[in-house]
Order: sequence, then C-alpha cells, then structure tokens
Amino acid sequence: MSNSQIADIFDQVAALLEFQGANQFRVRAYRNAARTIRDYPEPIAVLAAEGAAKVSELPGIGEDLAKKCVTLVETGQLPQLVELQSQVPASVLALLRIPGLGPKKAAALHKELGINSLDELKAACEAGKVRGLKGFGEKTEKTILAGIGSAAAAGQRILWAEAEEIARDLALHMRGTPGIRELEFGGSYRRGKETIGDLDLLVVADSPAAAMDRFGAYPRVKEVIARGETKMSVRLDTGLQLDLRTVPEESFGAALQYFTGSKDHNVVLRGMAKSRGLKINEYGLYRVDGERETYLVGRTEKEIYDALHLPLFPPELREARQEFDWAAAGALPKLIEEEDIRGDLHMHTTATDGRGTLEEMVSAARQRGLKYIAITDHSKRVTMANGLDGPRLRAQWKEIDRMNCDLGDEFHILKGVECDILEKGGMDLPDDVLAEADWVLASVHYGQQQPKEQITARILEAVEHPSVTAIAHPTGRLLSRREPYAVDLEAVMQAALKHHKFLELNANPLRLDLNDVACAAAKKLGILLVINTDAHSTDQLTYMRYGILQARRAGLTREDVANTRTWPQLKKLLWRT
DNA sequence: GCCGTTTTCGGCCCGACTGTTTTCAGTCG
Repeated sequence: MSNSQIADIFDQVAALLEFQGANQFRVRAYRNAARTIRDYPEPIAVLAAEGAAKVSELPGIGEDLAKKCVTLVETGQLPQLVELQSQVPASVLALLRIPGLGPKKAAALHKELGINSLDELKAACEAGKVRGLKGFGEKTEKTILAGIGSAAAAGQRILWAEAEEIARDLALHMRGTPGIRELEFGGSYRRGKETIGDLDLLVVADSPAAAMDRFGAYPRVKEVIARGETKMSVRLDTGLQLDLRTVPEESFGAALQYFTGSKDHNVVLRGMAKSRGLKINEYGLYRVDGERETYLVGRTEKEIYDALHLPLFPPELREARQEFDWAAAGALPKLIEEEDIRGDLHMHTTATDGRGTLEEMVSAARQRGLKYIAITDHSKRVTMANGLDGPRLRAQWKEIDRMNCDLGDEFHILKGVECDILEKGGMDLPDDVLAEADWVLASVHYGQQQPKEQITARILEAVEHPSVTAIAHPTGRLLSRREPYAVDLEAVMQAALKHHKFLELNANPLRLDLNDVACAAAKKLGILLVINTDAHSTDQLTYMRYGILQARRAGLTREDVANTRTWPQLKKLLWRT
C-alpha cells in the first residue's frame, strides 16, 4: 500500500469523524498524520515492516496511528474506516464541498432532514425546508442553492502558471489605486505550489476602502463573496476565488508571513512563539504579560523569524515538512536558483513536433544565457509528431556537428533524442543509433494504461539500457488532467541509483514531473536530477522557472541538479566516460 | 489522537466575516 493510499484513508477517517462531531483535535491528528505520510520520501510500508514502534518515530504519529499504518500495510484495510462508513453514507461528504457548509451544518442537514446527497439537498432547499432549521435562514438556503451549482467547480485548482498570469494582471490593476504602499501575493501561489486553489493579495493602503473598491472593480470579478473592514473575497468568472486583505504598514511583514502559510507551518511557528511567552497574529509579534500584550515587531517577515531565532525560510519551504528540523540543525539548504542552470537537456524542433527550427532553438537558448542544450526530438514511434528514424536522426546530428564547429567553445549542442520506450518493452531506435548519441532521454508515451508490473518493467529496462542517460517525465502525469501511470517509482529510483542514471524534473507547467515529494526522495537516495523545459518552441525555454520552483519546494540545491554543471563536468558524470 | 526546557494531563494558532441571533456559532483561511 502506497503512502498516498494510506494518507487518503486517514483523510477519509478525519472527514467522517468531523462529520460525526468528534473532537476537533482528534480530527486534526488524523489530518496531520495523513500529510506527514503523503510527504514522506520513503514508503511507509518499509517502516511498517519493522513494526509500529518504527512508524511512530514519525512526527505526529503516535502509538495508535502507527498501529493503524501497520494494519493497513498488512491487510490493505482499516476496520475503523469500514465501521465509520457503515454509520455515515459516503454521499453526504459531498455536502462539505459546498462553500459555507462545514461539518456542523452538513451534519444538521443529514440528521434533521435526512439529507444524504446533493440532489436531496437541492430539493430540500427548493421546498423551503432548510430555512426552518436552527441556525439556518433564508439567506443560508439561498447560498446553499447557489453553492450546489458551483460545488463541482469549487475546489478546482489551476496551474501555478495560470495563477501567475492572473496575479500579474490583477497587480497591474490594483497599482492604479492611489495610496497603495505595499502589494504582495501570499498563499500557495507564493509558496510555488504546482496548482493553486485561490489567490491571496495583501496590501498596505492609505485608504483600505478605496483598495477594496478597486479590487471589486477588477473586470473579471463575477461576484463579491464577502466584504468587511479589512478583508474582501470575490469570485472570478472562472470560479477562482481572490482574497484581499489590507493591513497597517507596521503589520505588513506579519501579515505576509501569516498569509503565505502554509497553515501547518504557521501552527508550528505560533506554537513556538507561545512557548516563549510570545504571540503571533497577522498584525505582529507580541509579548504577552498576563492580560497585557506589547507589540514587538511586524514590519517585515525577517523581524518575525529573527525574534524566534529562525532563518527567513524561503516561501517554497514553508510546509512544516523538514524546515524546522533543518533550522534547528543550522542546515537549511541553499536552494537552487534559475541562474544556477547552465544547460537545458530536453527540447524539440521542427524536425518533429516543435515550432522552432534547430537554429532558432540554439539562438534562443544562447540569448537566455545557457551554455549548452540537448536537442531531443521524438523517435519514430511517435508518428503523430513525425518522429525520427535512424537516418533522419543521423542527418540532424550531422547538422549539429557542423553547427558545433562554428560555435567553438562558446556553446555546445548535444546530439540527443527522446526515444520512446515501446509498449512491448525495448527502445524505439536500434542500439547502434543510440550509441552515437550524447544524450538519450527515454520516455513512455504509449501503453500508459498498462498494469504496474508491466509499465515498471518497461521503464526499468530503459534505465538499464547502456545508452540511456535519463528518464524523461517519469510518471507521465498531467496536472488536473491525467493521473500518473502505475509505475513503481521506488523501483525506478533504485535502478537509477544503481546504474548512475538521471531522472528528469520536467519543467512544463502542466507536467512538473517528478513532483516535489518524489524529487526530495530522489535527493535523499543520492540520485541526480535534470531540470528540463521540454520546450516545443523558443518561448517555452522560459518554462525553466516552473521547474526551479518545484525543485526549491523539494529542498534541492545546485549540487542536486546535474545541469547546473558545465558540459565537460556533466560528461564526466555520465557512465560512459 | 499527539505530545512534553511550564505539563504523562491538559493543552492543542488565531482572527475576520456572515447569518442568525441579541451575544455567538459556524466557516474559512
């Protein structure tokens, strides 16, 4: 049983317990454990095999949850969940997805009106039955009815790159307000998460009301969800929620820290403050003496972290994963930056499905300051993309040789290919062709639905192939569109380690494959990653920054990424030299 | 359900906003 499966089960237990009105801290314990397990870089199953005591060494997992992990690994089932499911119909959990409906109200609807599904809730609202319940009124009934329609859309997350577009546009719009002194986005957007649920905007303004008016006048706003003295929420035509918060100047750092999160990071931070007789809220850091609270700092984030003797954590690390342990050990990693990248080892040209010619890709890469690139067009199996066979590929390589002569020492083009791993196993090009390449990416495009054993065996075979240098987009996922294939990533990593092969972090904002947790796991094992754009046009060479964000979330430094090396250094890392 | 340089019991981050109330519970982030 995989970590994410175990985590999902604990999350289900938490949701059902919450619905039943269980102690909120007990619910939180399950959620915390789920998150810890989901983020853990090694299989929990391995720990569970050593016994519950080993599992309970993980933070937030005590004796009870450790035993449950062992049960899950051994039997694939959790009796507690089966019991809970028999008490609460699974369909009622759908009620919790409606904005404004939490566990208490949903439980009341279920208990008082016998509502078990969204359809039944809709009927009850339309019949005016809901407004009669204690704590409900006409307005709540209306909100629920409106929420049922958007329940599917709500919770939909957008790509980080899409959020960035909106954020830039909104920032431009907001800067038109007179008296805006500070403006910054927080939340998961600032932490660089691969997908974003909503956008949080923080401003210091001479007139908060004027800022809110301007916010509400943003052309794409469809409805105002809430507006108070300092806080306003709106929804865009796409369903995306935007939150605006205004704070006084002396609170800007505290508010930015608070709204950047993550929630779990803040819980730890505030707990640390509390144990030192301090208090943190979005207005600042306070000393607490009985009833008296004295403002200490809050103008900048650094002041807040300084006061707790903590480093100014890069936002990408603020997930309550390992950052506090690193800080305590004085070993916060110096995260990789885009400037560290010297080469890009995955891109396409007009020879297959790219839109830029070989010359254009080289020229654009040089303009971006890169020192080398690999041209990695598709192999022949990818017929849709006009994939290359041996002769066409060799012709391209001949052209590259000629260009390299002209370029001299300034820039180097690697003769590469993105060679398909065939459905039945084996590579899509003959060994003698692959042996002539400088750089061979192996990737799966077909047979993605195959069972775990089969697809893993195919990829392992590719890892072991003497000419293959790296596995491209190792799980094949497309964010919000396609699940990863059933590959046993642990096995692939072990093989990559043994055969000194690289794994790709594909920087395409729709892929970002490997994900942050897998990248951290690879680092822990000592596998080098390559961050590549997979550019299909000159514009897409800018995708590198998305890959860098993901790498930073994984805690990667420049040492963990092979294409921060010069080409001669990288060449030495390849097994053939 | 977890956890311990206040604690093995009694805590567990903190505040804004809404709707339904008439002082507050629920929801959200």
